[in-house]
Amino acid sequence: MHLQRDGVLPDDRIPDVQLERTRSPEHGDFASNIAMKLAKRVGMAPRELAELIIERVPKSRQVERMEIAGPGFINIFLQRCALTGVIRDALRHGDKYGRLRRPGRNRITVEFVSANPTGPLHVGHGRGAAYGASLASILTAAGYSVQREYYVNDNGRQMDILAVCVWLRYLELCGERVSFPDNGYRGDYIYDIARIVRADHGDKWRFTGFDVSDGLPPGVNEGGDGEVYLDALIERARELLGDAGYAIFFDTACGNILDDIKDDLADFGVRFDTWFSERELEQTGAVQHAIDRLRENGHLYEKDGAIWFRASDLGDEKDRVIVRENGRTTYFASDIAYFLNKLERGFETALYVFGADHHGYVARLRAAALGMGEDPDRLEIQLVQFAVLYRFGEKVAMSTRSGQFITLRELRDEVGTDAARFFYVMRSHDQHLDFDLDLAKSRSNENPVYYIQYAHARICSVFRNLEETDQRHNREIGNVALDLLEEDHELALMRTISRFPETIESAARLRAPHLLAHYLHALATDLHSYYNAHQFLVKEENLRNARLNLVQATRTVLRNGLALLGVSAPEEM
RNA sequence: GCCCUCGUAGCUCAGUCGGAUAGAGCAACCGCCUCCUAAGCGGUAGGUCACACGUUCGAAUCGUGUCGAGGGCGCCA
Repeated sequence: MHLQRDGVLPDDRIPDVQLERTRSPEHGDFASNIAMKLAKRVGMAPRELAELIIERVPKSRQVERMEIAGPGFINIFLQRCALTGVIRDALRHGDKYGRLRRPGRNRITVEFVSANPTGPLHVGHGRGAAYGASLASILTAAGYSVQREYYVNDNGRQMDILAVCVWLRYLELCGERVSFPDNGYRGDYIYDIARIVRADHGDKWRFTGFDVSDGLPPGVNEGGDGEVYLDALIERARELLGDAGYAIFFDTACGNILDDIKDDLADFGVRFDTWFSERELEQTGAVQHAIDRLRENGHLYEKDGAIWFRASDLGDEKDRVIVRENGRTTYFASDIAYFLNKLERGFETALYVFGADHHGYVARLRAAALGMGEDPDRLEIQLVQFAVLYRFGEKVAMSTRSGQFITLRELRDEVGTDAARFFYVMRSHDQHLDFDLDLAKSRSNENPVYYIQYAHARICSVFRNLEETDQRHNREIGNVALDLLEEDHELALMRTISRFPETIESAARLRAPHLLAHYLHALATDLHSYYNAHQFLVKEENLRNARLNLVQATRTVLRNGLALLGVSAPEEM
């Protein structure tokens, strides 16, 4: 500002200037590229301008010195007191350390998993679950008001197929010979549900194999169109069972699978605030409400007996059917209604976590937001790339209907919740994830989660050992003596601790929990190095307490960070 | 064909708003427990950031093109 007044710098706003963390301590704590950015406009050499800037920057007690380096960076070295302050902060705030106060932050709803209740969750769902849960926790820590929601798809054709498959298995259990379609749900859990129906209702819904299949078109087993066959089978089931009987198979299947999913997620440390039913959406008139909105805005037209949404005018690649020729609304109509419903429930931002196979939704939903006259920036979609499983070095093929899949539950049993949660989010979510089952099962030390947990356990162990002596940890003495911490390992550890709040901020802003995972690994590395290089429980009281304060602050950050990722922080290993 | 996400060490991956000598883990090699947990630490070696051109003080990062990988393109859900 002073330089602007003196006419050295132009009056207009200074653009694009950065003050950032340095990569190496020899460049100080922070660095600015301001001189290089402005040098050309001012007609000076960058280093020359940097010198002028340093002269004019007001002195601060936190800053030890500033240096000019390289092509014209201004490196800023902080006083040690600026660093030791983070230890006091961490100890004072405890399990709240890292939570950011950002009063202006929005209410945000995060929808994730939302798997159809047609079978148990598999390892592909696991990644979305781990990512969504961690992201929601991080957003909460960053000051957002977060709601976690699961969209229960209890209304579609897939659910009808499921109900029919349960019925067929039920008939088998009754002793009927029925042909089971290869493109149906073939998992063993279908028998389990059929057994429940049979236990409750006996043979009440029993029909002969002939009644079931008489007059139906050839199925996929006979070389026919499998989907046509399934639709015919659904119709046959409705005829034979009637509304009440059909509902028993449908509701038993949906209810049991959903309960199973809920238990599974709870055991995985994944919690939801709302389970939102698609059926409810339709029954409350929300779908009609959204369609009306599009019609009012002039985005609908009729063609071939169906009602279309002119999405191609709003950035989508083609127009979309909203109401089919047969009068039923499409799945897309429900999606639109659901989005509008989220906004009307008072969320400024609706964040969707989708599998990468849903990326076609992005343009479509955005077009819908525009068509309804809503701000499309309130819609945010994060795509999670697939986790590809490897067993014996080969890709494992997976398909829900065939019943050939590794369930999330199996994965948890094999590698543990902690390892699974961490493993899923340690890579960027927009990156494909190779999940080596054999490696994960081998319980080897290669999983970095153990490395981080071990750092935490080691610190706990230090405090246990302290208790066995006559010495006690005195936090006040330690806080006064923090200036005694001048070893390189100690300074490095403090620098890393001080990055925790900004790591949460970055992870929240970029929707990137993996940044936190990497941060925790770096913190554990600093701790392990320090542990090996120096003894904490030294005789000298002041130094001992200062070091204990430092490692306790480290433990706090490890624990808080792991909690955000849904990973436990064991006290001993 | 069109669209999306990508291509970084032998393998799996980080690399934030364009910044200084591109970093971890695993695998390989050499060391470190009389000492708070060796699930640890220190060191060595390993790179044409797929390729080409462009933008600029400066490109792994931005733009265009080529090659390669995975995915998506229904009046299915």
